[in-house]
Amino acid sequence: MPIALVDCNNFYVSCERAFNPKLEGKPVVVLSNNDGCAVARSNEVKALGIKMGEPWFKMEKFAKQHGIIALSSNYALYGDMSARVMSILSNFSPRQEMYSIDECFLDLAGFPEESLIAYGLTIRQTIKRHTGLPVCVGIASTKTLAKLANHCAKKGLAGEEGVCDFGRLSDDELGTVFSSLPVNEVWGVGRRITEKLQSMGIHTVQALRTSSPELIRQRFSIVLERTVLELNGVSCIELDQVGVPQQQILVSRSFGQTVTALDDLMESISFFTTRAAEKLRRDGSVAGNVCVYVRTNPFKESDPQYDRSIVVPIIATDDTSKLTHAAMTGLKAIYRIGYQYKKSGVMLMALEPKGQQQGSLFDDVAEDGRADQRMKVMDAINQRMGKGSITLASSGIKQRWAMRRENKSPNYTTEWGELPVVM
DNA sequence: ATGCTCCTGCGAA
DNA sequence: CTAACGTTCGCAGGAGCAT
Repeated sequence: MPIALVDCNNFYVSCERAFNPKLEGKPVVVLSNNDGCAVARSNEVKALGIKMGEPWFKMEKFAKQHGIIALSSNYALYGDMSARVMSILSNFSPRQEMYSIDECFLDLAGFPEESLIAYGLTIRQTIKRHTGLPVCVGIASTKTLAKLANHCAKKGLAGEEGVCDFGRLSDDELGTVFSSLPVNEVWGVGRRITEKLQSMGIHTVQALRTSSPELIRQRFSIVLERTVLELNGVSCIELDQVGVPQQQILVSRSFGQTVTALDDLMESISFFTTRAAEKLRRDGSVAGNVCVYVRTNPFKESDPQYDRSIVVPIIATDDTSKLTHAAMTGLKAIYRIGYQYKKSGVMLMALEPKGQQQGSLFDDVAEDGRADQRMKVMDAINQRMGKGSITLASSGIKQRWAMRRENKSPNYTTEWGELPVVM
């Protein structure tokens, strides 16, 4: 039962290029929030040796010497482009899992196996024509193998023109490919597990694939055991269908500059709670816990460090006011004077579908109905007029904690006002 | 012993 | 001029608690 993994190449950079062709062929990086570190690199930048996650301040000098163009991230643009890609892909399979902003699994069960490569090429061309974005397609019998096939398609290791189907390779050919791949290329094998595997003499994908699942389970976990099975074509990781509501919702951000006052933290927490509550209502869920956390800058070791979180249980709700009130209670409990705070966040937990909670003797049903109406109006206005048009007063207007984004591209696809004027 | 909730570690993009 | 290092999600497994 073949599965395809479609992955956009250098997604954020490609989105920027789709609207600004002058960036084509040039070295381009996209930076994380606060222009902190590299989160997307064009091939030219990768060739210059810039690593994923490298902090901007460390590479700035080098970057300027080599004419690297650095852009702040523009999530409104990437999110919109992602939605277009996913929508197009939905035409290519009855079952689709949107795995991340730039990746999508497609269930190709029942499709003629000998023509899957051609099908992959069609997917590539269609996405390119309709969005301008380059994608690669990996095809194999399990999700883990499809990820690996996609990697091969990107590197041109097997297959051609951005499509690789492991189902078309012989056992010998597969063995050769797997022996050439370092074990850390496997989905689920990160830094820590790579180190431990290497100390056991397992350096390549082939070595992991041929090791004993029982031993791996003993020394590591059931997760890595499943990975070994998946590498052998035994499907253990199901396709997650769309529309499954999230189990937790997190909104957090580092600040553009540090803050010390409770007031500033309250503003940020209020703002984050509002964003989180919007997501919650979009999912049709309610939250039974609000977790708040604040922390100083761990990289500034000379400063006194503080890092705390607290969970505030509430009667499950999706009402921004109630969630914010709970968040404020939590914040006041963990706030300590005298620290340079760099980041805060709000997590909504114990989520469940709305209308399925235990009732309580003291529920005010009429008030709940009025609150629902208020929230609907708030969401509608914010959707129509742009995020943050209406917020609770506690979100504040000083926003000393706001992000730095010094070189953001226009919101080409979501804000009329930001379209460049052509004379 | 068993089952729960909470918290931490890990990995992914 | 200087200092400057992301965000969001899920899973597993251990700790701690109650039964």
